[in-house]
Amino acid sequence: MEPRLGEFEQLVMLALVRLGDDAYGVAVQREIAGRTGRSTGFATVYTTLARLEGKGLVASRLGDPTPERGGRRKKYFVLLAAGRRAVRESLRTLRTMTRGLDASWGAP
Amino acid sequence: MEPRLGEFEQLVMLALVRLGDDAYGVAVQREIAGRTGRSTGFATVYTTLARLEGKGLVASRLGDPTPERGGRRKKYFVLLAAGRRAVRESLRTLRTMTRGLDASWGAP
DNA sequence: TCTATATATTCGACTAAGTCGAATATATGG
DNA sequence: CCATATATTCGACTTAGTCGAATATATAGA
Repeated sequence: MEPRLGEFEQLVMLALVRLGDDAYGVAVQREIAGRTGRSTGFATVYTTLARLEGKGLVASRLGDPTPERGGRRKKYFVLLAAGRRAVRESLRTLRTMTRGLDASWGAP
Repeated sequence: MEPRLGEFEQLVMLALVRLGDDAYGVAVQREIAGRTGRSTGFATVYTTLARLEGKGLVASRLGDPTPERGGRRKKYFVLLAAGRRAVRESLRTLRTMTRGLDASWGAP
């Protein structure tokens, strides 16, 4: 059984899915903030990413320097198979709990 | 802004919505376990319910004894307005993060 | 070549949420 | 009144959420 994803972990995982090849810390924070309006500190995202990696749900690699005016190298993240399963499982659980609810609930 | 719901808090809140007038601790546990296959101890549900009440998202009342062979009185829970908003907000957030994803993700 | 500055990640620390074994409470039937 | 079914509470610990401040590292230009 895959480990369960916490509430924010789910959002981070979904951001990784959406961002694909351009998924690194700052971009994840922007994706979540921009889309949902929920703006966390960057450190929150990095802490979560580190824990997800520790659980074997995602993997990271260091990117090359880019020629866009300075800055540290980016650390890119991708979902591993176990991570994909965990995301699907989370969504499935939510779906079974919201299925059939009155439309006013805006079931996802 | 409503308080954010944790992952399990969301499930408990949705169980309350589904159960309506018959929402008490044991029933909530059964609803979640039966529907999602996730079986937690009863204490997990009660702890969560107590915290949700502390945050003003749900309210409780003690039921009358029922004539079904013994047992302590049930404690019924209902969502308050703030609780309904919190649930909608959680679902909305999830929806914005899953919207448009490939169908294989089974977006909720 | 240094240094100001932009970009990005890590550290340390604390609060909130998830989890459950065991104890406790309270109805009812016999 | 007590054995038993049903239901909730206690105490304790682990995991997830959160962020201010520190640190690292590219590049452009003096």
